[in-house]
Amino acid sequence: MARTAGSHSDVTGPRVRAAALSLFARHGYAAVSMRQIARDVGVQAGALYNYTPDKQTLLFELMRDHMVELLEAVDGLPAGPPMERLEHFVRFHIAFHHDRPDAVFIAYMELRNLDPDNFSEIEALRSRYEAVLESIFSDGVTAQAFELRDAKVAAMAVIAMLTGVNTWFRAGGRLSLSAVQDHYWDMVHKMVVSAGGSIQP
Amino acid sequence: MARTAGSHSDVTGPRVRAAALSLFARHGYAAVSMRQIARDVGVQAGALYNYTPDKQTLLFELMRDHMVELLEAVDGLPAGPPMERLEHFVRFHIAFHHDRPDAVFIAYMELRNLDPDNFSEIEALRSRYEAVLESIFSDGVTAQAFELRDAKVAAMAVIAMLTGVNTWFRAGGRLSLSAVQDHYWDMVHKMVVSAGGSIQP
DNA sequence: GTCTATATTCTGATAGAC
DNA sequence: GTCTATCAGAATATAGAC
Repeated sequence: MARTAGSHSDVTGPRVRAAALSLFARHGYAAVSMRQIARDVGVQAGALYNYTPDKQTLLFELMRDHMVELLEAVDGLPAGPPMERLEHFVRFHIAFHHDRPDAVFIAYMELRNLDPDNFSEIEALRSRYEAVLESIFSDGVTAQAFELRDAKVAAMAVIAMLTGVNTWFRAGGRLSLSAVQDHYWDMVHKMVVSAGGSIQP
Repeated sequence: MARTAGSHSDVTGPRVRAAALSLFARHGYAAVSMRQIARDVGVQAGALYNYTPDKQTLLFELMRDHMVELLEAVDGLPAGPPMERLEHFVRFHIAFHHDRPDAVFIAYMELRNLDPDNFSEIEALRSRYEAVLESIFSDGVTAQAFELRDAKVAAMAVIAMLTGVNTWFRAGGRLSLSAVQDHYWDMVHKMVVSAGGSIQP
């Protein structure tokens, strides 16, 4: 209670970020004005500058926070043999991205609107995420659990494939999310084993 | 010879489209001004309106032309048994998209900047392309050449995976384009056959 | 912390001379 | 077909009152 007339820094800040996230995802960073964000939040445009030095920083922090959260989550996945880690990764990636469609969209679509320094920082975070999957693949090849021509290419292929779920899947449609996870895991699983079955000759 | 001072409709028009394609891909439709396009072409902003009624139509026609060209090309792929058609599709998709990175980028990223009617038309073209791959999968399942849980899901997964090549592959790097085509075909091939090998029991 | 007011610049699009 | 000039409005960001 005690909602005074002029002191909302703790609540307005998150509302600014939420409005920016939604608007950037729907219309694109360049197409969204600070006035639109302010209107969504319910303040005047000038007030936004209490929460961000400028529009560019607002975009950058949304992307960085998303990538950091993604990395923390993937680092929390359980250890185990490569095949189990791969299955966890596949199911995790689909679920995590499904829960944050706006942030995912922005993280992939607005890279070109980042200033060079900001771009480098986001790209470094993305590379760290890709490296997680790549090392699952490398470990699996080393352990002779996987048969793969190129761990790097496979990592890029699988991440693109999994992220693509967000472009077509809608809850309440023909398939449940867990059915989609099952289908994708089936495809990825087959992709990493020999077409002839188990690996030992 | 005979380059008169004020008559370039046949050459300026394509230059306008080429400049718009490049600028939209690099900075995004909303972030690019008609004046920037004009500067690239070497004319004044007003002159652009001899070639397009407005900026929106310019974007729409770039996307439509790309999708039509894609559909014509995929329709020209040779017939044959499902496994051969699938291999042709995989190699074709990678090569075709590699040759047109700007158009591909725009076709995937600027959908949200299309007016509703234009959006519907582009979406219909995209669905027709996805249906080509989906029917290869359906035919393969019917012919018992493929083992797949869901032809629709597999089509979306494979298209996303293949299109993703454009985000990381650069000619002159570690891999040649044809090596990439080989790797992706290997992965897709394994994805559609039983993990236990050939399908007959 | 939010407001109003404003500076400065840029936007898409049009009119009319040549 | 291209130009210059311009309209009408919107943009980011800042200054200063409250």
